[in-house]
Amino acid sequence: MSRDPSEGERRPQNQGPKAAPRNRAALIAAARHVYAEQGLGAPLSAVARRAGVGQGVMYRHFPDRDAVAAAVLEENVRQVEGAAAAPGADLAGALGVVTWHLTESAAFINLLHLDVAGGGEPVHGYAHDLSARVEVALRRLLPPGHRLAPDGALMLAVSMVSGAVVGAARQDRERRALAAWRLLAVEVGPVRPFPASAG
Amino acid sequence: MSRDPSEGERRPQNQGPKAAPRNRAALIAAARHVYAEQGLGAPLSAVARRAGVGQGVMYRHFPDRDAVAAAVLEENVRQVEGAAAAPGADLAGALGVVTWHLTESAAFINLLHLDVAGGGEPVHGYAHDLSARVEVALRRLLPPGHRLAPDGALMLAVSMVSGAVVGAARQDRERRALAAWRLLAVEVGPVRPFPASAG
Amino acid sequence: MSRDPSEGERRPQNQGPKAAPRNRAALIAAARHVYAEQGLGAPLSAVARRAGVGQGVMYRHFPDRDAVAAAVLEENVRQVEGAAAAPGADLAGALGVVTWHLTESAAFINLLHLDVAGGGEPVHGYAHDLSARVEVALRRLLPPGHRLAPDGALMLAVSMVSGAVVGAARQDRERRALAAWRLLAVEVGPVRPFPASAG
Amino acid sequence: MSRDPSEGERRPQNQGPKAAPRNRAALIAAARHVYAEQGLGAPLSAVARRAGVGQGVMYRHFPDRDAVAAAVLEENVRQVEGAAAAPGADLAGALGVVTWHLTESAAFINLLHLDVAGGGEPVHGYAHDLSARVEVALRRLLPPGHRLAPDGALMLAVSMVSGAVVGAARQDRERRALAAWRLLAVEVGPVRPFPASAG
DNA sequence: GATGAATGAGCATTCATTCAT
DNA sequence: AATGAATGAATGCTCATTCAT
Repeated sequence: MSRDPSEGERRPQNQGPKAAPRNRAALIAAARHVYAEQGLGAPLSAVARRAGVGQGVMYRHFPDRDAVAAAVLEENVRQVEGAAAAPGADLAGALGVVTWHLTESAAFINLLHLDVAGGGEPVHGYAHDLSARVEVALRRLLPPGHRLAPDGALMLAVSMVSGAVVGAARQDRERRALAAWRLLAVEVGPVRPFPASAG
Repeated sequence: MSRDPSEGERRPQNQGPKAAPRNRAALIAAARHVYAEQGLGAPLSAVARRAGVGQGVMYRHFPDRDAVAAAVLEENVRQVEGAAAAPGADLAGALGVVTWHLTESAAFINLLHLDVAGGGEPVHGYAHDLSARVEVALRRLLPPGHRLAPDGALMLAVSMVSGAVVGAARQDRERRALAAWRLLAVEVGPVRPFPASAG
Repeated sequence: MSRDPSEGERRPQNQGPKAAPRNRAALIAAARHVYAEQGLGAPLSAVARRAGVGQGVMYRHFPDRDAVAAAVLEENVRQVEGAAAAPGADLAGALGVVTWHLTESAAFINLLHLDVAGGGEPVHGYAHDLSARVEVALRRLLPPGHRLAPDGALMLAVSMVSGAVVGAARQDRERRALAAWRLLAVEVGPVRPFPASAG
Repeated sequence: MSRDPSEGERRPQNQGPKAAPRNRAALIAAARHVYAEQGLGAPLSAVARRAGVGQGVMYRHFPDRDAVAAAVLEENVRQVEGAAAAPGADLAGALGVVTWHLTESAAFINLLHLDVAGGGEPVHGYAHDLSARVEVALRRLLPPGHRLAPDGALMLAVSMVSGAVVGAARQDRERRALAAWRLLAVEVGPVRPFPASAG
């Protein structure tokens, strides 16, 4: 009788079990974008909407909002691990990948903060592990006697660079990150994701 | 039409206008604590509660969220300015005061971030000014040829140290901050407020 | 980071999506009642409470205050259109339906006011359209040379009758409305909703 | 230490008892303006501010928000009484004054509504009396056999004209009011306050 | 008598999470 | 397994009213 939004609407196809992994990936990608745009405080509904799924699906894949954040970070960490394990990898190159993540996503910055700092409320129990994984991955590439060889120096430096970058406008971040590494007298390779975009 | 506060209610003491400055101070102190514990996203009601005043009082003193944060930061900045202007001040000493604020208050860290980074949404228009004030105060003490003399290096370093500290547990902060300055090869004096607590 | 709904709480039945149309209707009905009793300024929470739904549901169905009001008016307008389009309809009969709405709901009166008067802030953009719809519906039934045929006279008269009725006690409204039409020398049919209640 | 609004501020002169009547008048004038601009829902603080007095003064003169509204209406009613009692007064002239008030102030319209309609919640007990006073004043001028002579017709007509005007944009009100009187076949004199502004 | 700060209830709105379908 | 409606607690903010000075 009155404008009824449900009238004549048609539910999207239920694509069955096959869609599950695709949905999970879509959710993570969506979260990355949304976090980058609105910060970690963004409504989960925005993530679900951008992923093109119902909110229920999100809760099927991630028990709560922190799990979503952790999943995003997990992917970032994998890239760092991948970069560090790649044939011919060296510290500068891996730090370039780390730096790319720092500059690319405000969310990553914050997550790494929570993390790297080793304090605060761990993000869903993952945080510490993730930080440790980054450290392990990078340490493998540390030449003996490197500036960052002393205990704790490596991750401390990463957190410092992230400090140089948080809150900065998107377009300033890479410049600031590089300036920060320079101030630390640490050499960094090209700032890019892993696997590096072709070229 | 009129609201009807039910009978028998007893209002807490209204201490009259005399209490206004006390309330304002209490609000800032409360904000400092609450921000330190819960971060800048903390509910304003928590601040009002801790200050022991009604929410209305808070809104009388500060028009919005950001004004509260700005008031907290303002105080911090004054300390830095004071330390830098004190007779016999030197850069190391002033950086010690800056560092004290970084370790003492999560709020200061975040605010300075917003600020120093020069991006994001300025906190109520104050942020930039405050950051500039810190920079001006410190620069005055920079010996020529100092490591941090190059343009932008000073505040970049501060933001890096703050990055080393955000998210860390309270008791780790000072240690981490000092390690960060060391990694930057910058000398820092005693970490303390200004005026320094006796001793 | 996650909110922590304390244990042991028991949610009322969630009746699932099936309830959506029912809820929407309940909200409109509740709004009609509440507006009639308390005027358009009534708290939305009162509407939600009377409809027996959470406030969130209301915001799902109606983005803001005005949308609620518009939905109520929309229904009224449909009735007028229906009455005017019914076989054998004449102006007096349609005005009877209009009058019924004026006497029945303080909300309708106010909304139509906002509307008919052509000024103020249109209610969510709907107001003007709705008013125009009423006018179009009624004008179709205007015999040539009718008292209300001159431009603007029709809706002006409606707004005048509504003026005779606003603020009056429920039980006086019909009498006052009829007296008003008489003063305007306009014939009005039985005051009743459309479709007319049997008999 | 921090920006303290109370620092260095100076209380306005306390002008003693002499100021009381002036304050009362200023409050009523302020209320008239504020209500005209923002409607009856306007914050009392806005009225006090515009009157240039503290809120306490307002509460000294008027026990609550309704009393303020009543005071405004009271003044309007006095004007109508004055116009009706003036030498050489006639109905058309007095209705012109009534109409002026209807068009001049949205607040008056609403107040008269509450009033004239004889229902709703009387405004602070005044409403009914005020409406009656208007009626008494005008009835005195009714020539026998006038269109509005029948019982109740007079105030009904006034409320109808007010209905024609509520919600209309300021600049349309006079036109609409005159159109309404014309539709009622009632003659109205110049639309102006009483005492008429010179000329 | 005047001032304006303090109080806190009240309302709009948002969003994490659950759950019927 | 997916959908998206429902729930309601939480939070920001406003404003009537009181009251110390």
